[in-house]
Order: sequence, then structure tokens, then C-alpha cells
Amino acid sequence: MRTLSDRQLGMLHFIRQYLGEHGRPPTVREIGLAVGISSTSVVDYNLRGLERDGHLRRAKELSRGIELSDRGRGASPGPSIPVLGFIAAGEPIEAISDPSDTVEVPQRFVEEGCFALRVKGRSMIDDHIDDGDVVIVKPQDSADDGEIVVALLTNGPSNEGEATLKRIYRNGNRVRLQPANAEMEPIHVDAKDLRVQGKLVSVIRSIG
Amino acid sequence: MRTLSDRQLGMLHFIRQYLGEHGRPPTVREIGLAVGISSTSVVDYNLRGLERDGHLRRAKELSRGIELSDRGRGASPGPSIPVLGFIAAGEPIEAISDPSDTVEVPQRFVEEGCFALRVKGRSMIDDHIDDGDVVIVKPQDSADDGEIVVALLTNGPSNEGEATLKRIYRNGNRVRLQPANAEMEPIHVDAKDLRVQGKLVSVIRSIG
DNA sequence: CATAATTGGGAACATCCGTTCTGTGCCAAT
DNA sequence: ATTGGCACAGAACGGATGTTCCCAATTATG
Repeated sequence: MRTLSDRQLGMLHFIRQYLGEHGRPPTVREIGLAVGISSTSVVDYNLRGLERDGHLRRAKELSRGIELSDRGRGASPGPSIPVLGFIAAGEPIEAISDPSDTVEVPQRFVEEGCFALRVKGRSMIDDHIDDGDVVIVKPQDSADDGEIVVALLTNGPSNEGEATLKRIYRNGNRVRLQPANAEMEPIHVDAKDLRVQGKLVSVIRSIG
Repeated sequence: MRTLSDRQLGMLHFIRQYLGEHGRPPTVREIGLAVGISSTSVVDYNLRGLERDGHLRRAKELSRGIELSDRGRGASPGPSIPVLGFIAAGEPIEAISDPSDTVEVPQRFVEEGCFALRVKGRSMIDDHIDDGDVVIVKPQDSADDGEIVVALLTNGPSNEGEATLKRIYRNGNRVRLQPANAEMEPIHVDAKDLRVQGKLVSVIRSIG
């Protein structure tokens, strides 16, 4: 996934704000005015980028045809938590450049301090977690056997930790991290080289 | 207060539905098309009436400048909605005997009047909807091709309608209902024998 | 360095869309 | 019968709006 430019971030932020304030999407020219773009073609150009990356959808040839993909529309936002990044079994969490990407979630997840990650790819398909799904993770430093956890490998090849989403199985002080994909091999690590960051508590999929 | 004419009632209803469906207000011409008014001036005329009675507000000279007043939106009682029953592709909705089964959902689903169904069995596994998942359904009477809908077959073998969850594909006035399971055959019915009750908007899975 | 790709600006175009004007039929009050 | 208000239809005006074309500046890319 590409990183969003400052302009696109600003546009996304303005669209969300405008929607909440007026209950209708802004026009291309209103967006341009708000983020300091004099030409409608440039707004259109960046809207294409945002649409391609799935941040919004557009109805062709229709005034105010912008529709934000995930988050609730307008009037009363409701409880929401930020989406911290992308995760895919076997790959590190990508830092996300869009701080305004949030999902609306049930209240209790907010109360429990959960965070959200957007699933990239279909590497967790055996658990029926599809590309684009949002997983809700409750922070905790331990987990029972067979639970799906966000695990941080502290002693990997790179010094930086890598976080992955996998099922966890303990065997003495050896730990097996089982991917949710039949074609991927499990990872075996020492218990001391692993830190559980949280446990998967919910999967939320938005259609359309 | 004056009593609203049938036309004004229909317009108000359409505006509310359009807003929920598209996230933006309709244009004058879209309203006219929906309620069977050929002239934009008549729509404008009735919109004036609705505005005068406080049912909505209008921004002057602005495309899609209609905004429903609070009275038009309907209240939002709480953060959870009841699970109405079980559903499985190909089988009717079972009435549920446990009225205490509710799911906590994002606020906007409540505002949009959604209801929830608990998935029974793995007959929708091709869409990665697992046994025990909760599907959130937004009430609407139409759907685009390929969308997953709750469809009511009004002219089935039994006189009572049967509701199923399937992907919908239109072909003239024939409709194909495609199950989400490779081992199940699609159903073909006349468009007049089918009523779309709602569209699948979200899947929520709780772990543990 | 040369070339292409990306990002942006300005203007023009076709259509969308709110508004207004004119006219018609209906109905009740005068 | 005449008047006036109401609900409506059709057409047209003008501004709003999405889209596209052409060109410039910047940044990769070979």
C-alpha cells in the first residue's frame, strides 16, 4: 500500500469533517478551497489516488459523489478507535501514515483499550479472516494455547521487533507460532525472544 | 401543524432512505423520479412545504442542499441491537426463543435501523462467514448485482415467505440467488416473487 | 544527460442541478 | 361567472460541478 501524501491526508480529513458538519459530501471545488488547491483537476487527480487505495468511493458524473469507505457517515460518530496499521501473518506491522483511519467499534472495545489492525492479503484465510478485514486486538502479555495473538519477535534477524498475527502454542520454553495459512510453515522461537502484545478478540468486516 | 400530503410523506421517506443508502442527500430531480413527479418545480414546491413545517432544511443554490432535521432522523436508543434469529443460506430464518441475545455494535448500525442475524452452520464459508458469526443487515428494498442480501421468496412452495442470505444477480426480470457455498446450487426466481429485505453491511466475529 | 513518470496548474466543456417563469386544471368563496 | 388560492407540468436560465485536455515543474529512471 502506498503512503498517503500530505495533500491526500488533508483532503481525507476535510471530507470527513465536512461530512460530519453538513451531512453531505463536499464538491471537488470545496475540497480544493479547503486544502489550498486552485485547480479542480488536481483535486480530481488526488481523489483518484484515494479511491484506488480504497479510502473512498466515487459515483461517476455525480455531484458530491464521494463516499467514505469505512467509517460512519456524519451525524453522530459513535465510539471509534484508530487503525494502527496493516498486518499479515508472517510480515511485520507496517506503520501507517494515515492517523485518521479509524473504525467504529462497539463501546466495550474502547473501554478495554483495544486497538485495531487492518488485514492485508489473504494469508489468514484458514481462519476466515479476509483481505481488508479489521481485527480488534486486546492488549495483554500472555495468551492460552491456540489463541490468536499479535506476537513481537524481539531477537529476529533485524534488531527491530517484528509483529505478526498467529496462533500460539507453548511447549516448555519453546513456542510455536502457527500461521493461519496451510501453505506457510510455523515459526519456533524461544519464549524469551517473544513478547505477546495482545490477543485477537474480534473480527469486523465491512461490506461495500 | 399542517398534515403532510401523500407526496410529501413519500418524499420524506425517500430522502431518508436515500441518505441511509448513499450517505448523501438526493437531488431535486432524483426525488421527483422516485416519487413520480415529472417537474422539478413541483418537487421544489413541496420541498418548500416540508421546510416550512420544519421537517428539513435547505441550503440555497447548493446541489444536494437538503438536510433532514432531527425530527426526521429517528432517535438512537443504544449501542446494541437484538439478534433476530439464525440464518443459513438455503434455509429460512428461525424465529429465536432467546430475546436476551444481543450484540454490541457500532453506533451507526443502530442509527441506520440495522438488525442482526447469527449465522448457523458453515454454508456461507466461501464468503468467509463462519459458524457463529453475526451478520449486520441494513434494511433496504433493492440491491446491486453481486451484493449479499436477505431475500424473501414470496411465492415459494409454502405460502409463508422464506428468507435466505445470498448474493443477488439480476437478469431481466429473472433473478439468480447465489449461495456462498460451492456445493449448493443457485436459485432462479421471478423478480416479482422476490423481495429484498436488506443488504449485508458487516460481519462481526467474537473470539473466545 | 535524456527520457519517462509523477504531480500540479489553468482553462474549457458538457452536464448536473437549483431556481424561476409561464400556463393549466381544480375547487371553494364571492 | 369571477376571483383567488392551491397543486402541478413543462421549459428555460444560470450557476454549480465533474471531467478532460494541454502544458509546466519536479522527480525518478536508465
